[in-house]
Amino acid sequence: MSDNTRNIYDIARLAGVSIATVSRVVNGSDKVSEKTRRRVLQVIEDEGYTPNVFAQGLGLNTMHTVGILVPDISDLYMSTCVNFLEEELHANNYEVILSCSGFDLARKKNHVEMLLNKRIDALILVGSTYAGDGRSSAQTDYIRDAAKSVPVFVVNGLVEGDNVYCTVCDDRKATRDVTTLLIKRGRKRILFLSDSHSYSAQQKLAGYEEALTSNGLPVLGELRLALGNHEIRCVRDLLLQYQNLAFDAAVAVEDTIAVGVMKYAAIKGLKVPEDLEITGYNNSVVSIAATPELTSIDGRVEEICHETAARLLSVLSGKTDVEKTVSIEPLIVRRSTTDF
Amino acid sequence: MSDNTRNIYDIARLAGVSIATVSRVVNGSDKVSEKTRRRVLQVIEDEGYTPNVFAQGLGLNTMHTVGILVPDISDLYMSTCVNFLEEELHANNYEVILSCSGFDLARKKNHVEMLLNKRIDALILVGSTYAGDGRSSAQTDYIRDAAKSVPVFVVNGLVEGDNVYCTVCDDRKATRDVTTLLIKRGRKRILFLSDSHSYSAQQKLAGYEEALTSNGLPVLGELRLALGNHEIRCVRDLLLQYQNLAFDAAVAVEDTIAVGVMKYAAIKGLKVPEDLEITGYNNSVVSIAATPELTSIDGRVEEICHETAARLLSVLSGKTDVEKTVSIEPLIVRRSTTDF
DNA sequence: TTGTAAGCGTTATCAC
DNA sequence: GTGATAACGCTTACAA
Repeated sequence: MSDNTRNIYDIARLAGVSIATVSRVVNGSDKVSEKTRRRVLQVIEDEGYTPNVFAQGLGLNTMHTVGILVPDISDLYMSTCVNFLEEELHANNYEVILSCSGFDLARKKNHVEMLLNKRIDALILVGSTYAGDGRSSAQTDYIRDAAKSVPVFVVNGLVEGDNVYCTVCDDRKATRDVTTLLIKRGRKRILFLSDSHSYSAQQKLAGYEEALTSNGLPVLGELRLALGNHEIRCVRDLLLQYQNLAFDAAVAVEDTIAVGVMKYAAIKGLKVPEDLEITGYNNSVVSIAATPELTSIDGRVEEICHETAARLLSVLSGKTDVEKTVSIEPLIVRRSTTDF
Repeated sequence: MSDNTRNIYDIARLAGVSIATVSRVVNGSDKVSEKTRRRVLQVIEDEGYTPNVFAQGLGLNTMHTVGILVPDISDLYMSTCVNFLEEELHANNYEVILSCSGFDLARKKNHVEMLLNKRIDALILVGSTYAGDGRSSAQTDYIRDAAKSVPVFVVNGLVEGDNVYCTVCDDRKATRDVTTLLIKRGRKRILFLSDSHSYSAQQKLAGYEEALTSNGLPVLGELRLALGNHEIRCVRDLLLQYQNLAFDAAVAVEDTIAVGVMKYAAIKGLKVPEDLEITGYNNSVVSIAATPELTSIDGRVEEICHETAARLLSVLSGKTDVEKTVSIEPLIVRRSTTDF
C-alpha cells in the first residue's frame, strides 16, 4: 500500500549534503567526516530510508542473491540442505532464490535458465539428480553452460567443469563398509534396493558390489532391485509380489525404502535383525520412527552444506584457489535392525 | 564469467529499429508491425538477449518476486507447503525468495524487514508460529506493518489486519472430532500432547477440551502435556519420567510426538491400540513408517497452499474482492493406532 | 572531505 | 507504427 518511497535525493536534501555523500555513508566509506556521517545516519533513521535494491542492482550488476535449485523441496534430505545453506548465506547477507525443478531434464534446464536471468551471483544445485547418471556428459552440459555466467555449486553430486564446485559424500565407501559388516556377520544373500539411477545411487551400488566381490561373494542381478520410487508402501508391496526371492539382509539407498523392507518382514513374519538385517540411508527421522529403530548411514548434510557455503563465499569474494571437489566421510549409525 | 551482456541498444541497432520498438516487441505490444516484430525477435534469438531484470525492476518497481518466510524449512510440514507454493507461483512467473526465520520474534521481524527491502510483491508467512499465541496483538504488529507495503498471506495461521489474508485448517474441529471418537470408544483419560503455544496448538487444545466437556468428562491439567519440542525420543523419555501418569489414549499435535508415545508404550509393554489409542497430526511419512501405522489428521496442505496461491495471484492482479480468511476442513486418516 | 555528473538498461510519454 | 527522450534511484570516477 503506502509506498515508503524516500530516496537518496530526499535524504541528501534533508541532511544538507549531496547524494554522493549519502551513498558513501550507506556504503560505509571511511571518507566521510564523523559529523556528516552522524547527521546523514540520523536522517536515514528518521525517514526509515532503505536503498532501492533495483537501482543498486543496476549499478553494481548484482543483487547479492544466490539461486538454489532443488528437485523437490519436500524431500527431507534436500530441505535440510536448503535450511543449512539458507542460514549460512543469509548470515552473510546473501538472499536466496529458491526454485524446484523436479527430476525432468528439460525442466531442470528451464529452471536454471530462469534463475540465471535473475542475475544471481551463484547457483547451487542440491541433489545428485543434477549429476545425471555420471556417464553421458550431455546430461550435464547445461550445468557447464550455466557455469560460464556464474559459479555453480553442486551439493552431493559430481559434475566436471570449469567454475563448477562439488561437495559430495563418499557414498561408495559407506555402502561398501556396511555391506562388508553384513558379510562378516555371515549374511550371504544381501539385497540392494535403489530408487534411481543417479550418480549417487550408482556410487552406492558400486560400493555394495565391491564389498561382495572382495569377500568372494557373487554379484547377483536378482538381488539388485530398482524401484520406481521410495515410498514405504510401494517398496513393501513390490517385495510381496516376488515369490521366490530369498534374502537375509537388505541395503537400501533411502531410509524409507529400508522401512518398506521392514514392513515386508513384519508381514512375512521375519524377525529383524535375527532373520533379516536391514540398513537405511540418510539417518532421517523415519529411521527413529521405525520399530525397531533403523541402522542408517548419515550423509553428514550439515558438513556438506557448510563446506559448500564456505567455498561459495570464498569464490564470490574473489578467491581463486578454491577446491573444486570436497568429499565428506559418511557415518554409520548403528541401531536395532542390524547386529553388527 | 562471460557477461552475456547484449542490451536493448544492441538489439535495436542490429534490428535497425529504436529501443522503444524492441521494448514493445519484448513486452508483446500489438502496436508493432508483423514484419518488424519478426525481425526483432530474430535478432533477440540470435543474440540470446534477455532483458536486464534490475533495469526492469527499476522502471516497474517490481521484480515479480514473492517472499516466503518459514521458521524452519527442514520441517516436513513447511517444506511441503513451500513445495506447493513455489510450484504454483513459478508457473505464474513469480520468483520465490526464501527466508528461514526460526521461531524467535526478533528474528522474525528482522527477516520480514529484509524481505520487504528486497521489494517483493507479496509476502507469505508459513506456519502458525507467525500468528503468535493469538492473544497479544503486539506479537503480530510487525505483520500488519509489513502489510502496509505488500499483501501478506499467512498459511495455517490467523492474523487480523488490513491487507493480510489467511488460510487455515480447522484444527479445532479436527481434535474435537478425534477426541470425541476416542470418548465414544470408552476412553476416559485422554492425554493431550503439544509442543508449542502457537495459535494452531491452542486451537487443537480447545477442540480437545470441547470434546471432553461436551461429553461430560473433566478437563484435567495433568493430562495436558506441554513439550519443549516434538522429537520422538524426547517425548518418549519425558513420558518415562512420569511415575503415576495413567492414560488410555493420547492426542498429539504432531505425528512425531505420537510416535514418541508409541515408543513409550512399547517400553511399558502397553498394546496399541488395545491398551492405548494414539492419534497424530499432519499425516506425514512417519505416520506410515511407525508400527503399527499411526492414525493421523491430514491438514490438507495442498489445498491450503493452493487457496493461498490463488488468492495471492488474485490480489496481485488487482482484484479487490478477495476473501480475507479461508478455512479448510481437515481429514481424519484412520490407521492402526486407534480402534474407531 | 564533499559535490557534480555520467552511466547502468529498462519502460513510458510524447511527438511524428 | 515508430522513434526521441525523460524518468527510475543508485554508484562512482573525477573535480573542486
